[in-house]
Amino acid sequence: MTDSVATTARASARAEMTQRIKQAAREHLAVDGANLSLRAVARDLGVVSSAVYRYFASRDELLTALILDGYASLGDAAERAEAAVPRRDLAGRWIALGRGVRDWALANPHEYALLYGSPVPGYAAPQDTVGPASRPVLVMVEIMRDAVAAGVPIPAGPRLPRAVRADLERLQDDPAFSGVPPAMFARGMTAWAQLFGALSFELFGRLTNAIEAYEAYFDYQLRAMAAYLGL
Amino acid sequence: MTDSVATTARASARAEMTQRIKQAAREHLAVDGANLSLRAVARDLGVVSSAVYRYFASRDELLTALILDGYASLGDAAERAEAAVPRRDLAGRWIALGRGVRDWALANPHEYALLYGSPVPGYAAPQDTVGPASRPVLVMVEIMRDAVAAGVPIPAGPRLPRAVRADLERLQDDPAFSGVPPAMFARGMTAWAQLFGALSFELFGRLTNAIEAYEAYFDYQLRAMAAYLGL
DNA sequence: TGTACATCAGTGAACGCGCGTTCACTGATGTAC
DNA sequence: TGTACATCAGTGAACGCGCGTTCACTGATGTAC
Repeated sequence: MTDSVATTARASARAEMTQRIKQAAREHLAVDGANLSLRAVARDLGVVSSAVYRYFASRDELLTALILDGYASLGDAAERAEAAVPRRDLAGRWIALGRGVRDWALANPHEYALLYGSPVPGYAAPQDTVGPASRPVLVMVEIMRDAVAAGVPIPAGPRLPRAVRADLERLQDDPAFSGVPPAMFARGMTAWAQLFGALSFELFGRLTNAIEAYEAYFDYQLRAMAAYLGL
Repeated sequence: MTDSVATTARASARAEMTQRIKQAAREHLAVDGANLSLRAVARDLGVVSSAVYRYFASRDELLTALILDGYASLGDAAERAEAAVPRRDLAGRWIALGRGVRDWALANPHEYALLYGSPVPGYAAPQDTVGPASRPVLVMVEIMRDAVAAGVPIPAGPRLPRAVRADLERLQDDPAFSGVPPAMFARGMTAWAQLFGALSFELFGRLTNAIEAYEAYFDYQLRAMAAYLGL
């Protein structure tokens, strides 16, 4: 028992320091962008730069940890926001999801840029970021699945090109994405791209001099997307 | 005469070297992203790093020049693509515009990232990038203006929030944006954000493992946007 | 419970590198008379 | 047309800085018996 408590002492000190490093690094994203400096992070923690290597084998590994945390944090926020709406209210769920994503992005603009901005030159995201990255999407897939199950009709629109249909049918093999017919899935992906397009425009300053009522404008767009999805 | 020819000799050498520097810098965007190195550019040109200062007062000024060139180049491409379609074919013009933007982005992915990716940390775009940045948008505004003039009805959709309507009405004071009622303008801006959202997803690798038929998928989205705009 | 040993966090110095920018200079090109 | 002067492009050295990563080390914490 003393053993396990003692072990936990060192282990938890380690866990805490790991968190402190990531937190300091997150704060540096604001200054350096993805061009993150290990030495600056160490300096902020009052620790010699080589000490960080006890926790992360390299700068890229630290970046990867930030990205993974980012997706997890956004995934949580998205799920929480969407879960607060009655299951039956499909449009409301979509709008809550969109707002949840936006709120998170406004609260964590530099992490948003890290996840959804231009790729970091010289950094290749390892394969294990793929799963976490899809968590927010899965919230939307769930809404579409429920819509289809409830018999909500898919609005008419341009014919889905054969090659795209094939891609989307292949996607159905993954249980996470199954249960949504290609015609609906195509609309969902479009709405998703639109959501992040709108958000990037807002956060990256492309609306300055045009729109001041950001939130109202974003909401308006979310409602348009809900209509587009037939919710 | 000899004078003017002679002056032109030095001046044109200068102009040419300025172009060579920008070209080398553009090629470096691929490697360094916006984190551009003056010394690396100089090295590529076989010139000592301080020589570059004869042409650009600082690294930021060079970056600004690249950004201005980028908008001009994209503006040209967008205008050229759209101009090739008969004026009467509004949907066709929109689709041509979208394809033109995409073709340019695929041909110049790193410039695209510089213009539409995450903002460069520590770099503030000077005021004179604002005009050039809006050139591509103006092509879309022109299409909307023609649609309104031709009496094309604006599709029904969610009510435009009062504050957003006020923003868009204020925008009408600028002659470049006038002649398009707020309800239409709002849809245009949404389509625009969607266009760049779709493009960023494609270029920044968010569609890998999902869509392979990029071009067909993009075209499909363009058609959906044309319908959304009522074209 | 007490002691000998192993693990681990953090240190400090060092390696080798690249960066933006300044400055006095040389030699070629252009200008004025 | 020819000459004296001014302009300008590019050089090379230097300043002062920051970076990622390695390595042998010390001292504290944990483990096994």
